[in-house]
Amino acid sequence: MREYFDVLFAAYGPQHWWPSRTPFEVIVGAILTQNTSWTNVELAIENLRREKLLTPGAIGSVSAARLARLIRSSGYFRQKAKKLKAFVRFLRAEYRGSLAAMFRTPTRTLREQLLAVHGIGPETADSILLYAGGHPVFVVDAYARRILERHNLAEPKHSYEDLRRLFERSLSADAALYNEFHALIVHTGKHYCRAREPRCSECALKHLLPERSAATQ
DNA sequence: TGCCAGGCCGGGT
DNA sequence: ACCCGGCATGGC
Repeated sequence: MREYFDVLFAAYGPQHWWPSRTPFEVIVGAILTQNTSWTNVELAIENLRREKLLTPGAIGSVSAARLARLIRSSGYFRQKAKKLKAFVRFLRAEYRGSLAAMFRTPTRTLREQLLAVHGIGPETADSILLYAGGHPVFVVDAYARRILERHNLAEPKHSYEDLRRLFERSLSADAALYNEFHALIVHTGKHYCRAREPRCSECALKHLLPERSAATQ
């Protein structure tokens, strides 16, 4: 697994993720980008910035209707307005609105708490933990799954947790490493692994990451 | 023009 | 424990 990272890093270098300015902005982006391209999210974030809504307090106070209108470009906008409000409600109730206090919570505990918030599933929880909080949690996404399956390191039956354990078992618990690796996976997935091409022999990554024949861990 | 994007929820088996 | 329909916009 580590060799995959080394190959990708040597080829593409540091990715400078996550593309946001504050931990709260990372969290907003993590929710808005669910099943949505980042370009659609950027417009929504800019609207929130312009309206001075990129703080937990402001999201808590604004009406759901106005919030939904401002994030319209990110898709599922009514759902996502509810989700943003659910998160800041959780933050206020459990941590008096303090992200610093929230991120002081042990990783396992905080992960469970985040998963209990409406609109926060495994990938969003892990993105928040890693990219906003610096906790060493590997973020598994559709690209990571696709790449693992193409290289016979995973199968469709494997769950999100299976894949996360695979990465975390194979790598040292290092937030900077997880950060960079996930970013490289998204970068290469976006540019080189198209959904309609089921085998890696069809994708430009074959020169960097040849397909493997046997399923191993 | 249709397909896709850095998922998740709720209800059903 | 899975499986599925719904959620919605903008880019290629």
